Amino acid sequence: MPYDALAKIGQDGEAPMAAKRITLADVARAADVSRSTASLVLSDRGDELRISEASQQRVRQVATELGYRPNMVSASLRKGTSGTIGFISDTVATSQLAGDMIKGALEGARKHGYMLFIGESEGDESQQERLVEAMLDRQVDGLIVASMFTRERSVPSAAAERNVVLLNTVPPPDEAPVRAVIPDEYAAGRAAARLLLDAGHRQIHLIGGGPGRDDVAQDSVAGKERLAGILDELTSAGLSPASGAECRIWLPSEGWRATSALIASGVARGALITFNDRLAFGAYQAIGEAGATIPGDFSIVSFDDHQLASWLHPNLTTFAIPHHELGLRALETLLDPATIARPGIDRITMPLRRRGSVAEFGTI
Amino acid sequence: MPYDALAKIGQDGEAPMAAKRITLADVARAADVSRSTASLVLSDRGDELRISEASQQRVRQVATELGYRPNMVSASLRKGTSGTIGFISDTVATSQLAGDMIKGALEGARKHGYMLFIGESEGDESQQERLVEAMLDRQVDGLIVASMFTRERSVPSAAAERNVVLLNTVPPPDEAPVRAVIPDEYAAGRAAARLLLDAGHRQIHLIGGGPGRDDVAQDSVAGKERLAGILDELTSAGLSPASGAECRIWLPSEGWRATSALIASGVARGALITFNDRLAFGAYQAIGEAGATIPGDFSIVSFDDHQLASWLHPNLTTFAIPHHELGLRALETLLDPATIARPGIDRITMPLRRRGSVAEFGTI
DNA sequence: ATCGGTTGCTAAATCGGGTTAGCATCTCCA
DNA sequence: TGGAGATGCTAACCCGATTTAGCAACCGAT
Repeated sequence: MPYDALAKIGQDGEAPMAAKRITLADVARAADVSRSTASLVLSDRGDELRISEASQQRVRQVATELGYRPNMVSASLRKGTSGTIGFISDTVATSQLAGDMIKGALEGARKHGYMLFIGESEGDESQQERLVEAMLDRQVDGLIVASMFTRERSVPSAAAERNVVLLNTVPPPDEAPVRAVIPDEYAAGRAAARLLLDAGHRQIHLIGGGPGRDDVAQDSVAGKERLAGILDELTSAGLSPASGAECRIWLPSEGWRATSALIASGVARGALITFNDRLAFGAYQAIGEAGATIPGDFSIVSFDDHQLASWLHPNLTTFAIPHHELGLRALETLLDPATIARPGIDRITMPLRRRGSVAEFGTI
Repeated sequence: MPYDALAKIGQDGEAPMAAKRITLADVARAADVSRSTASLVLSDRGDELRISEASQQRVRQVATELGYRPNMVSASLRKGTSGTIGFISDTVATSQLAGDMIKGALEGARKHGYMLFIGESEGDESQQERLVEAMLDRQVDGLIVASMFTRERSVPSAAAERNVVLLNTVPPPDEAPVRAVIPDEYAAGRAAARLLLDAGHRQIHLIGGGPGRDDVAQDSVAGKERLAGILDELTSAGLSPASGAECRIWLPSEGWRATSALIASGVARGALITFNDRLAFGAYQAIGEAGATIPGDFSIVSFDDHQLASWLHPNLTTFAIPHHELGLRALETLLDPATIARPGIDRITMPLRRRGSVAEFGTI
C-alpha cells in the first residue's frame, strides 16, 4: 500500500516522538472504573445505565485533565459511521464557483460535527467511480456529487443505495430519481426579463442564447432554463426577443464578439440579457470600444454574480447563483433522514443583486 | 466448496437492502484459508510468509470475484495510519486561488492513494485548532496548512510533532522552522522590473506598493517580496521607481483610484507594475476612461495570472502564481519522509505569461 | 529411528472504542 | 426470612483488518 510511507516516520523518529494519545483505557484506569463505564459516561449514557453521579463526575474530570479525545477511527469501525461526508465535484478549480459551494458544505459539516473529503472527477466517469469507492472504503456517511456548471449527471453506480445528494446537477430523465439541489434558473430567467420590462424596455437582446427556444448549448441545464424563463416572461408580455446570439462558450471573448456584431448591425441602444457575467464583461468591452455607455445606451442584466460583477464600471446587475446556500443545503439535506429518503429536486432562489447596469428606458 | 460465500450473497439478493460489504473473512472462507493467509496474500506478503502459489492464486481469484475491497477504517485502526491528509486553509472560496491549489494537492493525493480532508479556518486561530483536532481524531497522516494570500502563519499547536507543510505561508521568524512551500515572489519582482527595463522603459510606476521599501501592506509577504525584488532590480540598473502608490487592498477599485490619480498628476505615458491582476484591471479601466491606450501609452506588467488577465483587452502580461504546482509540491513534500524531516522553505518559480500589455518603449 | 530444516499455514493478540447481558449488593416489604 | 426490585457496575464480545509466534507435516541426512 502506498500510504505507509508516513507511518515509517513516526517509527524511527529520533528523540521527539509524539506523545502517545490518551485512550479510553487510560481514562478508565485513572478514574478507577472499567472501560465500559468510562465509555458510557462519556457518551452520555451514564444515567441510562445507572452509573452513580460520583463516578460520572470522576470520569469526566479525569478525561478533561488528561485531555482525552476519542479516536474516531475506532468508533467508526464499531459503529459503521464515520462522521465524514464525501464531496465529489467534476472540477474543483473553476473560479470561485466551486469554492463557495464547498464553503457552504463545509459550514454545514462543521455545524453537525462532520468532516468533508473532497475529490475531483475531472468529468471522467471511471475516475468518479474510483473516487466513490475510495470514499466508501473510508466509510463516508454520505456523498455530495456536485457539478460546477449545471447539467445532467448520473449517480455513480457504486453509490447506489447510499445517501447521495446531487448538487447543481440533475440526473438524466431516464435514470432513477434522487435528491438534488439546484439554483432556480427558470425563475431567474423570468425575473431578469421582468426586470427589464418593468424598467420600460421593449427592445431586449439576448447574448448567450436565443432567440429560439432551443438555441442554447445542449448540455447546459442552466442555459436551457434561463432561456425558457426569459422567453416565457416575454411571451406573457406579448413580446419576443429583439435578437438572440447563441455562444459556444460563455466567456468574455464570446460576449464581446456577439455584442460587437449586434452594434455593427446597427443597434445603438437597448437592453441586453447576457447569459452569464463573463459574457457581460465581453459586452461591456464591446460597448466601451464602440463609444457607447452603460446604462445610458445599453441596460444589462446578467446571471451568476461573479466577482467581476462588482468590479465593472458601472457595477453589473445580476442574479446570483447562491453557491454558498446550495452547498449548505446539500449538506443539510444529506444529514436529514426524512429528506434524503425521498427523491426530489430542491430549487434555490437566485437572488437579484440590483446594481448600476440597468436604467429606466429613456431616463438617461 | 470455495464458493458458498458467494451463494449466500446471491440468496438474499432479492431484498432491496444494501448488500453487506464483503470482508476479509468472507474471502478467507470462500478461498478456504484462514483470515491471516488471506490478509497476507492480499497485502503481497504471501511469498515472504511462504504461502503456496496455489493458495495465493485462489485467494486473489476469490477476492476479485467477490469484489472484495478492504475496509480502510479497520486497517487505519490497526496500522495507525489512514491514507488521509488534512488540508486546512484560511479561506477556501477566494477566486480560483484556493481551487487550483487544492486541485494540485488533490492530484498529488490521488497519485499516492491518499484522500484529502478539507477544512476552513476563516483566519480564526481557535477554529483552526479545532479543525486540526478533528482531523487528528480521524488519524490523518499529515497536514497541509495553506493560506490564500501569502503571509506569516503559526503552525497550529495541536499539530506540533506531526507532519505539517505550510503552503503559501511562512512561519513567523520567532517560531520553530517548519517545511513551507511558497511562490518565489522576490524573483518574480526582479523579473517584472527586468522585463520593462529590457523593453526600454525608464519611467516605471508602481501601483500597489512603493516607492519606498516599506510602503506595502504589513501582513502581505507577497507584497513585501515583490516590492523588494522590483526595487533591487531597478537599483542595480541605477534607477528608482518614477512613482509608487500603496493600496490598502488589492482590488480593482484601488487600482483604478491610484491610476486615475497618476494620470491626473500629468503622467500621460509610461510603464506600470501593478502588484496584482485585479489592481491591473482597475488600471485598465482608468486608462481606458482617460482615453489612453495599452500598450501604446502605458505598458503594464502584473502578478498572479488571474483569469482576468486573459480576458482583458489587450491580454495582460503577468507572472503567474503557480497554484497548482504549489499544491502538488506541498503534498509531495509531505509524503517524502526525507524532505518533511528537514525544515526549510521551498520557493517555486512564478512563470511569466507574456501577453499583450507590454510594448517596446517608443515603438508604438 | 532420530534429528534438523523446510514448507505452508494458522491461532491469537492487537488497535480503541461501543454495546449488552447479567452479576453482586442492598433495600424494602410481606 | 425470603423474595421482589432497585442500584451500580463490569466482563466479554464486536467491528475488520494486521501481525507475529509457532505448530504440524514432510523431507532428507545421519
